[in-house]
Amino acid sequence: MGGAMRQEAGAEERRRLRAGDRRELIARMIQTDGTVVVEELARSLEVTPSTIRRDLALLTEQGAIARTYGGAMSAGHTAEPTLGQRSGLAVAEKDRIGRWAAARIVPGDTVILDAGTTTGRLAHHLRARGDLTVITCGLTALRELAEADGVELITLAGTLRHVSQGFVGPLAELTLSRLTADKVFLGADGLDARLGICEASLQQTSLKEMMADRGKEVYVLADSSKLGQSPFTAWAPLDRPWTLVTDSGATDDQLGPFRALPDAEVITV
Amino acid sequence: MGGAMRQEAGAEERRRLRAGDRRELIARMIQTDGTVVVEELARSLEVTPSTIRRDLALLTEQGAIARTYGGAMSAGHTAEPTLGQRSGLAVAEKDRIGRWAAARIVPGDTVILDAGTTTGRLAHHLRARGDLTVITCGLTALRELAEADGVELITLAGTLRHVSQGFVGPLAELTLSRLTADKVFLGADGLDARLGICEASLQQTSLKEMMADRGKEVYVLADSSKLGQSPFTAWAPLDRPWTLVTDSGATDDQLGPFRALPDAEVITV
DNA sequence: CAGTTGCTTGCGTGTTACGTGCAATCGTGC
DNA sequence: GCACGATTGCACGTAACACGCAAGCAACTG
Repeated sequence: MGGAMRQEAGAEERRRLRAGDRRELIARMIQTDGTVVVEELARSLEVTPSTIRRDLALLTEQGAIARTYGGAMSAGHTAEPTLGQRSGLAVAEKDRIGRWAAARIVPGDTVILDAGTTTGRLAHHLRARGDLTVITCGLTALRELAEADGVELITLAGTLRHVSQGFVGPLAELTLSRLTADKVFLGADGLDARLGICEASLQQTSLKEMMADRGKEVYVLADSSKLGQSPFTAWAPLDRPWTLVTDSGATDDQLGPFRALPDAEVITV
Repeated sequence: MGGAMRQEAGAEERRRLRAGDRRELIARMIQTDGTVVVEELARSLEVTPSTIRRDLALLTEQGAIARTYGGAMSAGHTAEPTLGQRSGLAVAEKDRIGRWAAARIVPGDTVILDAGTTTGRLAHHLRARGDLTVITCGLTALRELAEADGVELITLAGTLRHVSQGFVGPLAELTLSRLTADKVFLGADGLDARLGICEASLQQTSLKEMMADRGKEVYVLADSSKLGQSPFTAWAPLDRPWTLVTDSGATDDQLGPFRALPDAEVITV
């Protein structure tokens, strides 16, 4: 140990923090930055990696953080059932659908993204893009693109529906009435070939209807668990030609009614 | 490979999943359980740890999960250094200011929150409140209150300024023209007793001016580093009575000009 | 003020997890 | 039936980790 603990007593030695303060600082850094690296902490706090590891082990035990290989990260929202579970239901499918939709979007496009987790995945795949204008009423998409400097991001106004993390209401429709787009990507809580998109409230269906009306091309992104479902009683009819994008887990029984529609194209990914 | 890949051809061999399905299953398990362990996954899915690691690496790349030492966990919202670092400049002061402002807000109030980190802290302290309507053009405040079921949250429309994480432009002003509030809380990049609030663009000052006009009481939240500063050339004058809320680190030199104003009240916390 | 106790730290050692290249195998399309 | 891409198990080298040990530091005690 430490003969070398205080390795330099020279003039420029910075006062070293005590253990408790250091740990608190580490915890705060993790909360702020999201992730930290052992080696960097060791250098900036002027202690050995061993000590940092001990600190991190302690903080992990307290539940404040989570270890990663070579560092640590925020553990804050480990279990967040509200949105987490819901979005966790078909992550892989939603991601594939989102990726396909992102490939459809070309430079110069202006697109409208509905609220929802699937459109959120779509937004995720647009982060690195440029020369693109995105209009959205969804907080998930907003989060994904908040730091995407290359994307011009326009949000609709409105009241936030906490459960769906989207803006709805008269203000949303007011602002939408000032905009149009090349392509519109809608989500759905349920989808029926005859009735259209099913949602929990008329506010949502009303907005979806208007969004569909404001774009040249309409895409409905819905994983196969949504097809043929009508969990609620509010509907947004699909009058104009549209494209259904779903995952390959959809059965022929599910897809049949949609394939029979004259105005709808069906894509499975 | 593996001569042993199919290690037991016996009767009780369970059909093994294909790669895509297995990864989806892993993603779902992580979303559901929060965390998983490599070794356990390898056993239950009957593949080697190597394969699990490869799967996890893939899912990590997609952003769906985050690796930990020996396993993986839900990714949630991690790694946002851009804003995180910036907001780290005077966290304690901003937080005190935000807390004071939150205490000023009473049940039944409708308040307007400007974009910025300080108003973000204010929003943070409103999360547990109820019987409250918040109107905001700031993504930070929006994030804080997205899960706050007790708060009615209305967002202004507009184009996102990525650097300030706020919405500005004609759509923001259009929607604001349909709303009024009891109290308005503004942030500032710089503040001058004579000239008012200093910002990087006229879009921002124009919106601030309008926000100030739409509320009965106007508060300007600015930590002491902002007082007397004019980092940019666009200004929003403060014509009506207003309250400056800053931190106790402000010097008398800084506060003097504001105390001399007939229409302004000065609070230090 | 000296002695003691408890905590913290740096270092060394063995362990564990990680990532990658390679060859065998499976699935798929022609 | 055959060829090609995707996937997997294994082996190996590397990096990070956990733990024990002894030395310093701080605070408390008599």
